[in-house]
Amino acid sequence: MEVIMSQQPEERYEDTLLYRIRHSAAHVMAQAVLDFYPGARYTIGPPVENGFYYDFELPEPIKEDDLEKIEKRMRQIIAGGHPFVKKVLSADEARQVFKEQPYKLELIEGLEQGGFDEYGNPLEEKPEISIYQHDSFTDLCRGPHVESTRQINPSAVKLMSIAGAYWRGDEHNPMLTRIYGTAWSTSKELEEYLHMLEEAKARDHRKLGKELEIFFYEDEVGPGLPLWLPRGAVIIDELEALAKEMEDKAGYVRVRTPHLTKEDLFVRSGHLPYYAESMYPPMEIEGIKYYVKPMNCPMHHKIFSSKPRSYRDLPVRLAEYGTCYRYEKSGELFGLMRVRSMQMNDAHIYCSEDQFEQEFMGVIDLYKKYFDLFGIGKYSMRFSLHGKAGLGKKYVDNERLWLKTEEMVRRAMQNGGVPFVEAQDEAAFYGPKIDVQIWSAIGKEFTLATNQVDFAVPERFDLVFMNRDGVEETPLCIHRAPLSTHERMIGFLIEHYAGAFPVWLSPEHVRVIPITDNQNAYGAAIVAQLREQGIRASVDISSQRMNAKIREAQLMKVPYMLVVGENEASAGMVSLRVRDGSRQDNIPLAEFITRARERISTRSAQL
RNA sequence: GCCCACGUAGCUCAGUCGGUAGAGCACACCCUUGGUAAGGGUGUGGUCAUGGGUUCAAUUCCCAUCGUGGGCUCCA
Repeated sequence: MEVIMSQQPEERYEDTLLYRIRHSAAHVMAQAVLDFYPGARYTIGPPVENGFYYDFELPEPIKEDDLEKIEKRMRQIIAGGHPFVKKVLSADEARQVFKEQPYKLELIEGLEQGGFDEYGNPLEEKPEISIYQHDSFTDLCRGPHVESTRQINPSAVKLMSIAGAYWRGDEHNPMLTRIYGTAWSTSKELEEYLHMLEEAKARDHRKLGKELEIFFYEDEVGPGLPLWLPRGAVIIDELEALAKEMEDKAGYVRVRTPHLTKEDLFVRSGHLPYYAESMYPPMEIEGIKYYVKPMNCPMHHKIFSSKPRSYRDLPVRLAEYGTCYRYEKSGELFGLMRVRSMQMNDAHIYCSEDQFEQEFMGVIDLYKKYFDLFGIGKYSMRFSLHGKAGLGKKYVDNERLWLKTEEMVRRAMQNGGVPFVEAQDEAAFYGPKIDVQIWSAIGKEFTLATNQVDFAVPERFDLVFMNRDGVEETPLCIHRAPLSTHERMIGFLIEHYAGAFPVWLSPEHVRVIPITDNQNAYGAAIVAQLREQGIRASVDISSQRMNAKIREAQLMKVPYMLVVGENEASAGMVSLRVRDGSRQDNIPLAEFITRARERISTRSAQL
């Protein structure tokens, strides 16, 4: 299992030639843009993964079609072989250079005070102020750059897209125009990159989800509210069966809770004070406000407190595949990965402090089992901590407990030997968490699974258990969702498997393909036998030729095709064609059933 | 929510520099009954996202709304 962690790579990206090429290409692009839009104000233009961008405030809107001419101008500039010249300046000198560039003046201010670097990141030390100049373009910049524009390969640079971006990433600031570009050492690398993007599109869950009839969206239903088709519902059922099986073994019990709750509950839980932005507005019935739940925890807390608990009862592990609704801004929605209605693989573990480590790591173990099963190798465990500035706003205001629980988590993870990266200001409002970060086919990062500590809410709910000494004690609560939500998990799995699910997860295990209509009845009989054995099967009795039927089954990525013609029917056999193209002709149905049942029951990755 | 782009048949897409639209697949019917990724023919199907405006005339131009996409912000 490959774990992406706080690795010490041989060479930091910042130190590579490619980084300098991209950084320099950003400057060249800025020059080209300024040539076309002399009134433009320019801000920052750093290298990023696979390329670079530059943010501008433009006097007029720019169109995708304009990228071509900018690219052309860039090539001219590159061909000029202009050296990149660095100059260190005083703040006042810098202000003189950029006197007509308000964004640059703001950056100089930050540099002078030592608070921020040119990208707005906080800095420890007061940096030197430098500019880089090439041809007619001068930028406030700490570098590094290539020596000459000639070191940028003009046939390995491409402008990709235009996007909006807030100045300094703050939505209260003006919206700038961002131009993304990509740059490589050779045109071959560029081509490979573009090819990779094409391939990523092919496994995009939004495309495959439609083609494989897993889910869809309907305008009249609403954005972010997916409709699961029968094939998608099968996957959901399989995941739930898996979760139940694993959770049963791990000592969870299942509960069920309503989708709606009175306002008071969410006031008590802290959702309304801290999480209201993500909640749907209330509805009023008989003078009482009700909210659709964004999380299941408050109800689970009520179940915990529904009777007196002894330390002997702990840990109590309440599990529910609860359906939650969150208001996500329209522009944030993304296929199945970011939705407004979601079903969470939720559970709350109530435990004493001395049980915490074991319980917390028990959840991490569960992750690992799932990830092994799915063959998920590329992920990162992110330890999400609170941010001091958010205390009392997005985080429960109790710094002492934040620090204490964060230390508990850190220690548990270290003792368990699980690698992780720490992330400031990413916690839940009620406590720190371990998030499992994954990447969608097109490279967006998402939190898949999550394991969260809650030190705040049990107290708000007066949750207690009687300890050994006969004294009431507040339990800790662990919120966890190893299988994420059905939406995000299945979105991820579609991409992970490129739609070719392992047999157990395949919406259709077997497609029976009669060669002629004469075998339709035989095919139907086989389907009946397969279903009897718990195998999901259907028979294709369309008027198409066998070749077309096979093609269709292949396109739907059905793992097993059973071709039955005259020979099979008369001998009571089947001919197996596996999704990978391999074949076993004229085998007894029972032999196939044994194979299929073995693959399904063991949730095998093998076909 | 913000910036930009897009929205034509169930799906994937052409097209109209303003004169009410076309292909392939899918679907229906007919012919074909065919051994491992598309047999042939005929036909059905669109108020060109929705609502306004300009115009003799709007699917095409303009505005608004809804939705989708690329980003930003935000997140399971």
